[in-house]
Amino acid sequence: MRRAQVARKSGKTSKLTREVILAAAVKLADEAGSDSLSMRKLAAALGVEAMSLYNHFANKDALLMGMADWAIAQIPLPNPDRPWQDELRARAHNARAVFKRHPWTIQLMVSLPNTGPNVLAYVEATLAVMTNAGFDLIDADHAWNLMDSHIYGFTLQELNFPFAPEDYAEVTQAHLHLIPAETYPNLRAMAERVAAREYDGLHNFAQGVELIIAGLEGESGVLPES
Amino acid sequence: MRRAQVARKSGKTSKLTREVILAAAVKLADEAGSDSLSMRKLAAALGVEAMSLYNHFANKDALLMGMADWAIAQIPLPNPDRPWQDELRARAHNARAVFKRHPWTIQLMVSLPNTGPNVLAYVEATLAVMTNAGFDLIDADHAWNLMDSHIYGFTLQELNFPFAPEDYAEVTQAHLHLIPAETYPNLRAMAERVAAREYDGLHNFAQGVELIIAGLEGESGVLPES
DNA sequence: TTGATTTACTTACAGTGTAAGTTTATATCA
DNA sequence: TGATATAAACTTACACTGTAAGTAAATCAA
Repeated sequence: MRRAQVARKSGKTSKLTREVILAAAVKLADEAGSDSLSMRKLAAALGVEAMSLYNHFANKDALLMGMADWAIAQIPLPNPDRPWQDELRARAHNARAVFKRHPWTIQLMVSLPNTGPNVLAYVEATLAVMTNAGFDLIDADHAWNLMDSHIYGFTLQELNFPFAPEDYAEVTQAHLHLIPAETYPNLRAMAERVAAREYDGLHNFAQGVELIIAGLEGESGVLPES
Repeated sequence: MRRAQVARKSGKTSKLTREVILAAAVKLADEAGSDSLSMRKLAAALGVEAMSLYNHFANKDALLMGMADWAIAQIPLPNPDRPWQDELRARAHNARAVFKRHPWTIQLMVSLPNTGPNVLAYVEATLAVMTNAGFDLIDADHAWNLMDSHIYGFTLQELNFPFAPEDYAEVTQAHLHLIPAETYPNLRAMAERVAAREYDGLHNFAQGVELIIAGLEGESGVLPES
């Protein structure tokens, strides 16, 4: 009895490869959160035993790195032949969109060293945009790191925000009593405006993007010491 | 036989309180990494059983939130009576210093909703700096979020960098062959400059801080849509 | 002193990553 | 074709995790 390219247990006919495993892992992490992604659950979703995954990934960290690299590949590469301002702006918004679609990505990017092919291609394309525009290589390196800091930092905070935007006013109203005006006058004033629906409490990603682009435009090459 | 305020098992005489537990948890996380902080190890370090900790913290997440709040308390509060530029700058550098001393902090801050007293005081003081300087409350909210995005994003990447700065040139030299100039011309050029010790590869935290402050100075109140 | 409450301990359970070893399926060569 | 080597899936087992549930000891309140 020979079943070609088949998991032994189930009747599934899909061949178990890095790509198939990664796709299933991404799906599981998107649905249930990356915290609840275990080798056993992932294997079960593939109709396979946990240890079979270790034929394709050295360990769980390698699998997670593969997921991060997969996610980075979802971000359109910037085009080095177009104006750097537009490309940097588009890159920021595209990256944020992907990170919100796959909320586990940033945590993985900043907790495991990642030198996957897609990450390298992404950095290379960004550097190319900047050097093509006349930036010195090192200025270009600082520039993309600056923008990435904003993208990562902003989106991480955004993803961690514990309420849905539409519930925020209501929740704030209910917890106003925890923010006494004597101790927290500014926080209190802001909470009241949120509760009154005069302020949605959402922060402004684009503001930071534009501020950084403008700052890089005005850059003279003389930077303060780190 | 009565021993006042004592762990039953060991001869330790220190009373088990939230503060004592947090201090031990911080110490363990600093030494061994927050990944390897388990309730059993923490309890053992305190000469106590794991389940005893649950009399002081509802669960592990509550303990981790307590640690994050403790860390935030290590950052000096900005002074609302001094120029906002200086205070925002100092806050950024002080925060980064604390996050580097306790590298688990940012991960906790952006993975658990945190409304501990020290976090609230920290935000309140920052808002006060900005509103005292004449910023609208909502502009102030956007401003500190912007700076925090930079602090978090930059420092997370910095902490994740897998090599010690003094080893970077050597390591890059050894891995140059993995960065072919045909595929990655810019990355290759940069790697060569790092390997030749013409560039230390360190990114520039202060550049971003100054860029954001300058951007906020020039802000006219009209922001692009998020 | 008695009773109530707090705090520490013990046991147990379901779940984790993965080392080690075994079995089965596929690919290669005679 | 059949023999053999390699690759991939499976089984078992281990040390560890957070924590629910129940018990015992210490402290506080009357």
